[in-house]
Amino acid sequence: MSVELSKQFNPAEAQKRWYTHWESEGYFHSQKNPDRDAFSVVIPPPNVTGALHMGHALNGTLQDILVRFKRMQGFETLWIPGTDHAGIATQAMVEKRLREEENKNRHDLGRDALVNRIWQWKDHYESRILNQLKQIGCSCDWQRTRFTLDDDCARAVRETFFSLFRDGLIYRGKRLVNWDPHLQTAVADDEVTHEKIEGSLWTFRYPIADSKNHILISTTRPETMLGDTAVAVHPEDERYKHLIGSHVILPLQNRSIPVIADPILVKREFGTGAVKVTPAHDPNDYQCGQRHHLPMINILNTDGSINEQGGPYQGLDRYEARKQIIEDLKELDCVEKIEPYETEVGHSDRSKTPIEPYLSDEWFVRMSDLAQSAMDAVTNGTVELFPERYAKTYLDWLSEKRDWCISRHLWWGHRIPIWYCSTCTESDLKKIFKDSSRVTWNYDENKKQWLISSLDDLSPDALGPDHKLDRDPDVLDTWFSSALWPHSTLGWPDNTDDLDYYYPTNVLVTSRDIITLWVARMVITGLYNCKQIPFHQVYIHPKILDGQGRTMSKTRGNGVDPLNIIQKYGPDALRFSLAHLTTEQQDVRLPVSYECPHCGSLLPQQSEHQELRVINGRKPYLNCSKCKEDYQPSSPNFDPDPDMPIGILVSERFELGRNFANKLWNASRFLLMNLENYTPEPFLVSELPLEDRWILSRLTECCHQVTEQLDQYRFSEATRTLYDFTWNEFCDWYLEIIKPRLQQDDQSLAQNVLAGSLDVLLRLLHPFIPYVTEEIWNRLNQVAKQRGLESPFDHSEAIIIASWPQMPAEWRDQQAETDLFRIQEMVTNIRNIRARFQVPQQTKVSLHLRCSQADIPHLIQSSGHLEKLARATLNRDHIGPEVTRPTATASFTLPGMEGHVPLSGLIDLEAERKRQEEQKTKIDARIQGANKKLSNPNYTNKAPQSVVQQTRDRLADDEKQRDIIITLLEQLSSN
RNA sequence: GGGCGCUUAGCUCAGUUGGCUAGAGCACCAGCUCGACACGCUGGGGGUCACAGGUUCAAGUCCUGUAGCGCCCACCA
Repeated sequence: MSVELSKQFNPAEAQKRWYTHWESEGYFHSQKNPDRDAFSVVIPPPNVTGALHMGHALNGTLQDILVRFKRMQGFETLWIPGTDHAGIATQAMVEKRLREEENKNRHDLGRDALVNRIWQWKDHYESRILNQLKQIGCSCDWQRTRFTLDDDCARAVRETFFSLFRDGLIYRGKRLVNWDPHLQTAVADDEVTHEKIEGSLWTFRYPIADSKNHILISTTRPETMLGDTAVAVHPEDERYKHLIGSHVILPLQNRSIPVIADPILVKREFGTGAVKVTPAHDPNDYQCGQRHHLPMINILNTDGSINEQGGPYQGLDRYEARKQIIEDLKELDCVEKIEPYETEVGHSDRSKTPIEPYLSDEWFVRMSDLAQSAMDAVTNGTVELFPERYAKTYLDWLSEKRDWCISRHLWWGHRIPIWYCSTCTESDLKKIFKDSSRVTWNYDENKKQWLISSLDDLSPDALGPDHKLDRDPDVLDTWFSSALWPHSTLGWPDNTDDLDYYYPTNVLVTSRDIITLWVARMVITGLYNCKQIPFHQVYIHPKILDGQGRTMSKTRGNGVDPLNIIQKYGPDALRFSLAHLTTEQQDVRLPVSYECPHCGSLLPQQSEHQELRVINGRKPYLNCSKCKEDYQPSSPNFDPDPDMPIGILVSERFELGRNFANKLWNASRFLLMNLENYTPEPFLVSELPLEDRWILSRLTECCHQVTEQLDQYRFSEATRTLYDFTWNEFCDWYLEIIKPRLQQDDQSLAQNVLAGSLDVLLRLLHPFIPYVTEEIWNRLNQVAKQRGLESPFDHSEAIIIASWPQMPAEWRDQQAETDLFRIQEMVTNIRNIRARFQVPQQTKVSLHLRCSQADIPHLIQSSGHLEKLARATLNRDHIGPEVTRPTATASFTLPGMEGHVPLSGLIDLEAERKRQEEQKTKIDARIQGANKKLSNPNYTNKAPQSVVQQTRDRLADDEKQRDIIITLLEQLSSN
């Protein structure tokens, strides 16, 4: 029986067939199995802000490679999928869409309606994201799919908040936060990016009270002067010493403010050496204000406009107010000078608007002890980072132990489980909640109110008709729920079997930009809630950059949909190519082109293409420069019209993977064509012919290497090992060598070795290219269900559940490798000669081989290989120490061997002579170098013996070759 | 300002503890319809490993400095 395969591998068919098969057979599902060790991974839940891009594809691919590898190794393997509600980001996307499409803001809709909208958005993108993961081939346990805002996560969030609050680790405080006036929420420090802005440095005159003099102050933020409550100078500054303690009149506001001395805030050499102090609107001034107990005047509304403290400027936007204030100060002759000045202004990462330092009520997690515990986990090696250098990022950040601002003024997220009451007493609370362990409270002296946290929602009348109970309107930082992900997905706070069996998870695979935001916080909450780290190892993979070297992101619009790549090259090509690019040091730059759907011509993607947006409801088009037809570009910024042809994004980087999958497909096709009459039979590796012992030796080495490389997260090296073995050794040499044996009557042994080695190779490749390997596996099962190296056995129905190969170390065969290497050298040399003198493909040549007596037998044995691979006939009479060079030959030399190929009529002797001269020059240079080394006693004494010996051996080889060439040259010049 | 990383063939990148006669894919040149594969086969050209010093018998690999690029962190009016 034989199996027919198409000439080219069809990825789409295999994908459709096998993914559903794997899923319906339940291979992805995992549950506690006491007989096996667990291997568990939780996915970094992608934000539901939009579709996945290539960065996610890489993340998913690497996890799936590990998961499939471990599953094959016999672990009870669990990969939990899910998505993140991504508070600010998602709400911002929906609000933006609302504004663009309906010209409404969130207040027009109201809280419930907006949240409903976001749920719809979430449903849409969640299913799209999960589908993308499936297309990539991710073998997640879909029965356990989770969402950071689902009921189980909500319970974990509530429980965590409650105990942190009870333990005094959560508090409310007034803090200067990064206010995003556009989104009207505080954003974390980590969500602020600093951008250089060409601004100005204004120098103003502030009149000194009861004097005709003034003091000069410089600022980059003129409008904040409305909130100035002091002017600071350096205590040692002779220019201003006399003014300390006196007052100046704040222009426009006509407010008297003190001149204070502050050596921390003031740098004498900067500007005029005098600084206006605005404690409510600048982090440094805030610190200064605290030191000097200055009043803090907030001059801004939440939307960034000036409030009632701004007097006549009330209602103006902050930048409008700036202009007006400068004009008015000019009127008052208070402007000394204006200089161009470049400053760094914090921008909200989400909305891209400049943030305002803003005094606001926020909730914080006290980090000191928590951060320390997470630092210890890494310093003592309980949690390992790969590559190691990222431990520094992690530790540096945690060591600052800055309290974590966890409140967000948003509607989309986990609502803060805090209720306020200003009217009740503690005895009221005690009476009502008795000794319930599900409610806890403390008193806020500043605000004169009780802060009550509860595990269960409290109704407004929970304290009876006499007391008003208000719930905090805000929600928690997204990272608060993400931080619980490894244990909340396994059932915490319940003490579940899953938690017991799968926690801590084995490895977290993520990208470096969330080491602090996410990884560190998972360690913190894992240790706090479960008393155990969340994962043993963290693998940090590179980032995918666009053609311009910028990271792919949803807001930038430069994300490439992996489904484009899959459509063009197939999922295996996507995976193999991505893994191939995943080295330890480098980010991955990925230039892409739009492929015209009409004629296939390519348009390289530029920044301008990434910026294409829907304008007035019209979706952008591109016009093909070749066929002049229109098409819509594939873009993360909009969904294409259904009836419009789409130009998908393609990249030649994925041809590597596609070609490789196809190569494997065709090698298998060849092999399957030659398995007619296959009958399984045992054999001994040590008794196999040279080429078999050689390929099994190489395969053994390959297997050991790939296993080790995967254990070390060296994805690129693993793919290179497999690529080189499959293509350069298995296909280029082994398959070519054994072709004649497959034509003979006693083909059975060759068939068995072939089936057994393909079997191993497929299993090694499966984690990387699951579809093509599963497809071939299935066909191989049809003709050779029983197969194996040395002893055949029945193989599993599907490769996904096959066992990871283990090859005995004794199958490494150094002699076979040396012998075969010698044949490869001879073949290459003969081919080179054939190419140089353009010997026609069909023309056979003969080979005269001068070599030692000892080499004769195995060279005779290998003459068939020379015949097959180089079309060179090695006659018994033309081999041995006595062989002389016939006339009109091209020749090659190897250490201890010279080969001559008679080419009368074809050869250009002058070219041959020149060639040999070049060879000699090269070898002479090497000999000279080696002699120089060896005559240096420092070298022979200090270098390791093995290195010195290697030099000596090579020198000896080179000298032998040189002697041969010299003789050759003499002969060449004489005939 | 601090930290991390990068600079190797035309392009995109490998190169693990110093032993290298510096590799791969793509592109390039020449030749191949030889029944697995043109998403292929065979052969070939192409690099003073950013620059300048240093350590060493030996440096792409280690150290110092310079230049450029990228990312992260940071309070400079």
